[in-house]
Amino acid sequence: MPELLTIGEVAKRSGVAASALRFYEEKGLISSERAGSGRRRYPRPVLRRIAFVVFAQRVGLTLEEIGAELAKLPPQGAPKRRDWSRLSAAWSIRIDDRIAELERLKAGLTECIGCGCLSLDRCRLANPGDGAGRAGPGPRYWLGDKRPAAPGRS
Amino acid sequence: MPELLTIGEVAKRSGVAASALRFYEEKGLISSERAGSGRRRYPRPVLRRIAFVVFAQRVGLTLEEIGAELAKLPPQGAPKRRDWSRLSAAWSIRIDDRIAELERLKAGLTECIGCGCLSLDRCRLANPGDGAGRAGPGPRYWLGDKRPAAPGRS
DNA sequence: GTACAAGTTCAAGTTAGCTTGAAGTCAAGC
DNA sequence: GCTTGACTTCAAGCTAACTTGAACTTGTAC
Repeated sequence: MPELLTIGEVAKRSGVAASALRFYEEKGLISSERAGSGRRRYPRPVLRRIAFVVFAQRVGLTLEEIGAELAKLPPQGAPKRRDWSRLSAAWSIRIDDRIAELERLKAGLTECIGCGCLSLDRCRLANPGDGAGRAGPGPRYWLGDKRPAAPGRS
Repeated sequence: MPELLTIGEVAKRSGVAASALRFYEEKGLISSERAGSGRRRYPRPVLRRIAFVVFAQRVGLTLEEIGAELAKLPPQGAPKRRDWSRLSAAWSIRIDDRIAELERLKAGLTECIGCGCLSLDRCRLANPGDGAGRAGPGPRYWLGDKRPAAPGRS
């Protein structure tokens, strides 16, 4: 008995606004069946998909990246435990990278700014891997990785 | 001899685009003197300010927050080492918080998604401090902190 | 049968952090 | 004196991730 949920119920249970759910659907992150009236009906497993989306956003993935990850799930039925596990492997690396960067920045706080070497061309810490001079917009020094551009905020 | 730099020189040395520098100036993050011709001339200490801005962005502060921090610096002359040190104290906490969140998310990956409890209403890890039900836009569960909205990405 | 909440689509608006383009100025080199 | 490149301002555009509003339909309650 697949007990279907309305968009309002899903919004309430997930804490994600209905407008955002429609937006996610438009982006292909989630999907819904339709009642005869044209209204969305969500099978319960959508809640876990949404959970994944929110988690992944916090980790710093863009919706596009998240969509790519979710696309790897079996399209039919509720994904199994190991399906989710497979997805999460990629994150782990990403999280570790980000943590490493934050540690580095923290070190930069005390070592670099503290010691006075935070002058853009001399600091080893501020210039990891000599990344300067790359093409494209945005600050090019200190930025070890490309910046997805949105809300994996801090 | 305060050796003044043009905007092009500053852009080159900092890796920050000239357009971004003007933008930062408009936002009050940096300032410039003007040559008789109306062109910007930057005293060297601006480079350190810019460095601070870029670092802070990576940490996840918004430009507005960064501006607030920078406003605490003595307006006149080059800030001293201890001026910078004072500023950095606040970051440390922020960085630690963010690292803690990432660790938590990482744990959620294996424990939560792995074990199958990532169902939005049951997971202890996914619902820290019972933050759900708050007002405002955006996903309300799992999000331990408010999201500045922009590019402290990942 | 009538009100009201909840749902629908589509277009446009919002915020952050910039970039791009247009139109004009200025300084240096030839 | 003329071109070139670096600079100026100002307005508009861009992307991500949504939200908001308008106009309309449906389902439920009384």
